[in-house]
Amino acid sequence: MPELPEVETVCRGLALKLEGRALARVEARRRDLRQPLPRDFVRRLTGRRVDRIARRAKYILMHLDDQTVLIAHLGMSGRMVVAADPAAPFDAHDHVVFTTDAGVSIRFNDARRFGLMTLARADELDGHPLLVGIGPEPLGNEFNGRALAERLAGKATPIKAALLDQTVVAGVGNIYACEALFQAGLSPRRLARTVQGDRAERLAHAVRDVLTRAIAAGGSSLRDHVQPSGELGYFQHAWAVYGREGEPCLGCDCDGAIRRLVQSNRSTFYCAKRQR
DNA sequence: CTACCATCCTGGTTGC
DNA sequence: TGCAACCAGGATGGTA
Repeated sequence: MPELPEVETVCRGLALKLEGRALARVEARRRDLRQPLPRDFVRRLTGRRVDRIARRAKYILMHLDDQTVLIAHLGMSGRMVVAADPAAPFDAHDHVVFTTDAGVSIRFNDARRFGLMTLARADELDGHPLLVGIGPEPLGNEFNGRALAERLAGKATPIKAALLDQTVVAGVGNIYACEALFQAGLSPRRLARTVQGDRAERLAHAVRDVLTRAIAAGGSSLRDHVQPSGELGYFQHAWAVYGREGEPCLGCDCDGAIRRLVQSNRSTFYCAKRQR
């Protein structure tokens, strides 16, 4: 699934299809996602106009004309697929379908059902349980080395795990945590509390840079990840370490090989020579 | 607090 | 070719 760049890319694709359009038809084909769909999900959405698509961390926020907000998370395997032909047969994992007054169909497809959709009122968003406590947006003005250092201060956990903690910084997942640490030259095992000063500056810059580049590339795309436009992202071709165990370290002449280790039950890829 | 583990669920890949 | 083990982008809750 989708980390921040992929969710951002999906949001941009959704905005093109949905903003200003009414949801003429809403279908809930399967309600038992990570959390059950609200009982009145279909009724509250049908006929509403989509004002704006926004993103917070890895959440998609669909603002509707009656101040309702659809909060969606893609989990690990969730996709928003534009159905070229709304009458085409459904896939087994097409769980929710939105069809606009322009006749465009968006299918939320999620094989693993780790994704979720729920509804909130716009004035409740700030304190919403799913969003409260999430850290700064890494592409926002408030995120920099000093802000990152503050949130890492005193943490005895490895920096890799800290980057995956959504209260430290929003939207970073396993792939971009690996890539940012490589770019910053920091060992994934380094204790988070030691990432201060210049190291924090380097890491904050690397996080911002790698996410920005991934968005520019249209988001990374794993095997089954398709953007709303139907195109595949291609940032995976630019991964320096992720998924490259045993391959040579690129971008420097350290002649080392990329190694894999397991932290918090997740794979970490890194260059032991370059990252300290 | 922190580290560590399991859990939700399905499908693709790898190895015997 | 068959089948089992292992792995996967996330988030959360429990335990020590």
